[in-house]
Amino acid sequence: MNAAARKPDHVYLVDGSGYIFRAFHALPPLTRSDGTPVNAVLGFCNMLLKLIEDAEAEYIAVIFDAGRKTFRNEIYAEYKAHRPEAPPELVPQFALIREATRAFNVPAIEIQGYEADDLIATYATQAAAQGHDVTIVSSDKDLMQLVGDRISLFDPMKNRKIGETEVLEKFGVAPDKVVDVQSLAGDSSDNVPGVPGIGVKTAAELINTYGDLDTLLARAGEIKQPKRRENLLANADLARISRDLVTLKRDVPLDVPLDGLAKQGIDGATALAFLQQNEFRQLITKLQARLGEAGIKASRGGARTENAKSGDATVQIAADPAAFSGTHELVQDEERLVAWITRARAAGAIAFDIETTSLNIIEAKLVGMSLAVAANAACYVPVGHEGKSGDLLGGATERPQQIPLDRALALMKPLLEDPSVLKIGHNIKYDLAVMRRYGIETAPIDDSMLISYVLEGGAHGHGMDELAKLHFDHDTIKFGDVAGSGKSQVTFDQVPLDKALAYAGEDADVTWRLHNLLKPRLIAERLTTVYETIERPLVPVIAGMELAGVKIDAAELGRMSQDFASRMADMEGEIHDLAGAEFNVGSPKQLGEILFDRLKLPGGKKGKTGAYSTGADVLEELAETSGHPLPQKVLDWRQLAKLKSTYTDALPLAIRPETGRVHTSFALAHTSTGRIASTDPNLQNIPIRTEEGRKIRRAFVAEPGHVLLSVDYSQIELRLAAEMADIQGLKDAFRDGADIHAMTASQVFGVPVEGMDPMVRRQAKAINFGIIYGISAFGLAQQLGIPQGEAKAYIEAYFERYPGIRDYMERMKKFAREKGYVETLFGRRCHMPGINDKNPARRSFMERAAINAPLQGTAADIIKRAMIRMPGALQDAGLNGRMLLQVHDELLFEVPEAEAEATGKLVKKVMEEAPLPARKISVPLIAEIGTGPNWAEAH
DNA sequence: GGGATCACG
DNA sequence: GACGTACGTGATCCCA
Repeated sequence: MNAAARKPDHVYLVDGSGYIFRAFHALPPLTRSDGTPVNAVLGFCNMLLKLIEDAEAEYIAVIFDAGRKTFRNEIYAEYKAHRPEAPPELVPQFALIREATRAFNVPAIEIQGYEADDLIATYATQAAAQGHDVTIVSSDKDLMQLVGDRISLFDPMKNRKIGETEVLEKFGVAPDKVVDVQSLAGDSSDNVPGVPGIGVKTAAELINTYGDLDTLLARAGEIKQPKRRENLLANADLARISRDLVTLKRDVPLDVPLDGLAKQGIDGATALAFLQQNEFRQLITKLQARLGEAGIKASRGGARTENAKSGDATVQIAADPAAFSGTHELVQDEERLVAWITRARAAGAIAFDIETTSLNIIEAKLVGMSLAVAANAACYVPVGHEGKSGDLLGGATERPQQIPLDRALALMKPLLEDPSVLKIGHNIKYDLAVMRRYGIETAPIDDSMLISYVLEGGAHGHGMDELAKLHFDHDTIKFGDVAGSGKSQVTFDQVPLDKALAYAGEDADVTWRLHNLLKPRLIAERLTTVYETIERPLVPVIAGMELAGVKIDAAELGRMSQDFASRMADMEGEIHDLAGAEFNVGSPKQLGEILFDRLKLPGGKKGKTGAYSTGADVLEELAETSGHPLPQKVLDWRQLAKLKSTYTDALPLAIRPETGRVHTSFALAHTSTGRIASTDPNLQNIPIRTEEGRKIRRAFVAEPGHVLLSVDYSQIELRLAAEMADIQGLKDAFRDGADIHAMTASQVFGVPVEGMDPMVRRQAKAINFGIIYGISAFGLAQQLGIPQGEAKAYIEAYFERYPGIRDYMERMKKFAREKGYVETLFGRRCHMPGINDKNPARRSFMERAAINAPLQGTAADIIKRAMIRMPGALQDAGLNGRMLLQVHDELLFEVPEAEAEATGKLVKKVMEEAPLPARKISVPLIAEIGTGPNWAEAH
């Protein structure tokens, strides 16, 4: 992964002693019912809880002074000698604040003989040296000398950060000179003597003039003002002693190493017990809400042992939300299910997950449902588990006790459809689709997978197993662990209840935790809009498309398969004759040996594997140059082999008998740019470019009385390039509805559009595509089959004519380098791990991706916006068509014949206006309509 | 299970 | 100038 780009860890060091004094004076008096004053303790608890919850802290500790005598008293007996005794109302609060610290599971650090400031200095110095960021929670001026690049202070009373600027304001010098100023000015409250007659102002002036204390003292004789000169000369030693007093010790031998300050989860029971003891009612309510709803943010893998006190009736919190207890409830009767549903309603949100017999939403039979209402608070409701059928040796088991399916669904339906209860899933599209088949419309929803995708798309995968490992360092139970793998794998209805409970309960538990961890980040990282206006509303729409499926003429595909088979057999015969040997034409390795070893055609090795490269480009080159007929024959054979194995053979097998249609699955959180991907089967790569392949589209048909309607964006990415790179010439051309490639040719090569050589236009077209891909001379040369130098000249000419495009490319690269991601017009972030890779090949690869991603990603955002509006738009217009497929810039519908024209116009309008009202694009977006009895004719 | 190949936008 | 190249996907096949 990308260690270099990772955010540094953050260390929070709370100055406990400093805090208590200031809080005591700042807050109104407050006592608990036994008379113990607790105002400073309450302030402290508020501050600490806020810190634990809000701060992205990996390390937290509270540091205290231990006793009054320190090594400074040996240097100067009078140090802090005139401190008055602490007010009596403050005294008992010292111990309580230490207790509070421990109750929140934060280390309380103190060492005899050292002040808190010295410990803070030592930890801060070590942490900064390790590359961590440090925030010292204190406003003590004595700590300001520590401020630097990685270290800052935070004033908890004024809610204000104290960085280098603020230090400069206060002392008139940079943090590294604060000690020098303090040595001269002294400090009456600490009884640091300093030099008489010199205050902070004068001290700063002197230090700024002479650089540092030693230089100043050495050259004190040069000072013009007689009084100041004499004082300095007479009290040089006093200044040096003062320096020793104010200089914080950064090498205190620590009892607890920095690692020991790693943030732990709050133990709900312990913390609540402390708050109750001190009667902090508001805090109790707040903490209970937090724990009940979520559990405090999970610590990084922090496993702990503390248990809830069983005697405390008011505290019913899972012992440690940060650790996975794995104790979930198996719900086998209606009473218990009702109890959980009640709990769910009270919580207002549940993590929800279903177990089924298949990943295919049409085939899947419901086996069980799990839900979680808090961390470590999940249940599993089996509804479709079968007993084992046994074998020749017996071993058959009874069907386990379960709530009947229809009863469970009847109880769950009101909850799943309750608008006041949020249903959180991880890839909830699946659960939503299957539940819809059972007559339940799950809403409202949240999806932890999509939240993760919006936050960190492109940085890593977003499967639950991967995220649990990443965020909680937790190894989830894998499907194979409970259902077996390979030949012995069984469907989930065959899994014993104990294993099913552990697996399904964990799924809901992890989903809850992920949501709890990631959802707040959407707001903090300004990604809520992308999630709420694009990703989340798309879920039910895509589910509808998957459930709808598309009709395929299996008989037609079968005939094509037979045709392909016989033609391939003929070709194989010819190929073997030409080669003079029998070999597997489908084996690139054997083919390479035939072509280059046996027939001695010109060409070379390539690739790490040492095998000959026999890709289409190589064979095409060979067919032209060698004059041998074999390469072309192989190319023809390969085309048929591809079409047969991937399409004409495979697609009929994908037809679901339940519906007689093919139902793809769209992956919503898979691509680095925001596009969706189609799998099982992939219906986004159905052939079209060759006539032979195009025939396969004829097998995608409409139901009787219906037609297929295809509407696709024309040149959307190039239009977006014109818009986002602000290329006036391109924008004008699009506005005029001109032939964009001819226009580019004219602009770049200076030839008139009238009577243009088609070759020139083709080259311009390749350049236009190159723009979208992050153009390189090599790539363009390869594409056009021209020398690299010539390609380079074209690109130069293009940049010359349209400087905006070069600016855009540089801007994207810079943005990506600095932020680690690039953005679409709608605010989606496409992460680019490796953009700063030291390997130039990998780096340039990511740079081209950084140039392409905003264009491809913005186009993806736009079509998604159109798709979200489509069902409502159709319904409002009283149209009965259904959206079936999305192919990146195309939407395919199945519509009643009589509605084809009206639907086409509506869809076109929705697609063209999709950016509005969020973004107004100055280049017109054009969508083109096609209809027909099959996809080939509709497109 | 990884690499090569090729289907799409 | 290094490095190895157009951007983004998924399915199928071969072969270790």
